[in-house]
Amino acid sequence: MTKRVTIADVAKKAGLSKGAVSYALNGQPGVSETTRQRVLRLALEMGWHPNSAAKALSGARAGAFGLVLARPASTLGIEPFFMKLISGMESAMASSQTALLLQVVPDHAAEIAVYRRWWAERRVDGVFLIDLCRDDPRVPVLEELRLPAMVVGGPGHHGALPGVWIDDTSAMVMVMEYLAALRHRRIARVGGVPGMLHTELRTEAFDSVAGRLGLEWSVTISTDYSPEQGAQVTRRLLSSAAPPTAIVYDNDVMAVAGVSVAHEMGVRVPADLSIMAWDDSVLCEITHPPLTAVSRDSTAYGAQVAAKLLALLNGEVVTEVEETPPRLVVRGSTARPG
Amino acid sequence: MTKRVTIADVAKKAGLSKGAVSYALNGQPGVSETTRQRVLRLALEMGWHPNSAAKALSGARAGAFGLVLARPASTLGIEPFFMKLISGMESAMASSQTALLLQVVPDHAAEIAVYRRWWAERRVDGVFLIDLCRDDPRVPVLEELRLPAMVVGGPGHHGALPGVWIDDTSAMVMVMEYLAALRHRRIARVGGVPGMLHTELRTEAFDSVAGRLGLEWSVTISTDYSPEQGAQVTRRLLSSAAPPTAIVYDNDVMAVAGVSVAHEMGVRVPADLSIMAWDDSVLCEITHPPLTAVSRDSTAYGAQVAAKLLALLNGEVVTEVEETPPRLVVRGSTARPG
DNA sequence: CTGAAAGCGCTTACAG
DNA sequence: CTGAAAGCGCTTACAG
Repeated sequence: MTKRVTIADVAKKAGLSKGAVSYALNGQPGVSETTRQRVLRLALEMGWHPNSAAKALSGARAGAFGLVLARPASTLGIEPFFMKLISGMESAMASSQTALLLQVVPDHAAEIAVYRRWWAERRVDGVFLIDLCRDDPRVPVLEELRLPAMVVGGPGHHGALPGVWIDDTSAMVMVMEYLAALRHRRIARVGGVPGMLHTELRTEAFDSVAGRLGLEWSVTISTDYSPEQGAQVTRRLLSSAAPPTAIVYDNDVMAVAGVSVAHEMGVRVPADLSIMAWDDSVLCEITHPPLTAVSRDSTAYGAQVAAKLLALLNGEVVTEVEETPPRLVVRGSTARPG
Repeated sequence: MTKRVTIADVAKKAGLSKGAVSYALNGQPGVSETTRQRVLRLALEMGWHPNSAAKALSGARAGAFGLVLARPASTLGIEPFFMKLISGMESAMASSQTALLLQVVPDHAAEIAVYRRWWAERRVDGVFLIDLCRDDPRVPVLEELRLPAMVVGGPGHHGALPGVWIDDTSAMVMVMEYLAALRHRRIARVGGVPGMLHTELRTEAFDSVAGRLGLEWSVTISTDYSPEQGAQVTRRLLSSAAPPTAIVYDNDVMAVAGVSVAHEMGVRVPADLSIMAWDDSVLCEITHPPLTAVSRDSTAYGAQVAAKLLALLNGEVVTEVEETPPRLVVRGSTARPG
């Protein structure tokens, strides 16, 4: 195989020292503009690429961010949110040659272990923290390790770590006011994992708006986000003596499962039951009827989070950033109750 | 922050040279068993972790495998297959402290560029090649680079690269014989992206079995795997003068879309139309009726592929490996035509 | 079985 | 503006 081209090779060919070449390549002061151009051209010609290990070892960055997903693989794969978030992150990381390390783990304890190892091995320059919980045990660990981190979530509850959040509270207000305007008076919510901050924020908003609007009846039932539980809860709700006329689901796959259950039970959507999904995706478009959904731009969210982590590493002060608020996409699954 | 513990610190405390400590830590000969135990205990106590950059720079491995996904993020996120595959890969990589680098790109050209860069930077020790195509342009590049790679696919068409494959041909035979036994004589197939090897193998098997069984009519229509196209093709098929009595879909999301279209058009499943999904997932279980599917263990598949790549790096000879064949999971979406 | 030393390919003060 | 040198934290021949 052709030998790898190192900085020494470039320096030799250029008639310069390795140091000078390094300065030229990294846009550092210390070389004249003409020299820099010459070196850059030469490096390109010779097919030089920085050895990431050497770069990392000599004090520069590892050139990688880490993302740990602590959910069962079966659930992860099915939620379009994650891949969109990831591809958004990568689009923002590309310009700075930063790679993404991905790890799927069963729980928070394993996740924390991964952070410790990654940081001890200097595998990553920073990490993204996802699915923020109240009293999240991961936050103090990251703070103590001083591992640069950006929290995907909030507001608040992430200690001194910076975070990017989407306003779930006002999105829920929007959802409820929309359903109330359609004259729904009995609304159920099939919620996500209790303890997760966005779940709790939505629950609080749901309850408080339900009270303010003077609904006849409202309830939140928690799930693990899986379509199985979504289906099961829907079945229970629709079997009750006085079923809801509208159900709000905390993700898209549970909403799709809800539609199936309605079909199965002979409940017409939206004539007998309005269904709303949280997080829009093609899944919402392929069901019959297509689902009204709370839509957020997950790719842009990912890009924003990654950009902020890069900014943090560049010494900028980043605390808490609010993403653009979600929109309501009205499709065929919601209507005035019959 | 507390200073990082290096091998020199451990050596000093142990009263040994750095070399001796390195031998002890890596299970190399050159130290007595008692010394090795003492060093290991000390390293653990002191919280020593190998610096991945230093390790990689001194000739050892980068400690990472790369996976590039060249599909639109919108499609990726929705197919449970990928996350299962990824989590399977990681489970096999965990024991050897190997991380997974993930990159999402728009096309093969970008994917090839990523391989070149990763290898030039020595970011990875090897890569997984996914979605193998006929005359795949990525194969000769990886061969030329001598970048260790395991192909997720086959049989054949991956040059000198080793691959792990699942027998799609006999799975298709199984599917067709099952449908024929139910007395289906008009079978359509909503296929994946043409050019992808598994798509083509399935198409060939579909055509040849259709001929052998003497079906009245059969057809394959290609798609991009998206639910939109799955829905669109289904609509067209069901609108024809003599519609099929059974449709086989090349993935799960298109099959789910197909069920929605059937509902929408008043076509009863399975009374009027049998539907089969390829790749089983919770998606298949949540529709009404639940979908009969070709099921393969994607997590085990990923684990197998990763284990083989590790074996390859350890100098073992790996050529072509066949995974356990897929099973047919019969649920409510298939029946004898009315 | 153990120690001293060179080297991996970069970056970065430090002199000139 | 440029050169020579040390150092990052490991691994691995090479002597003893």
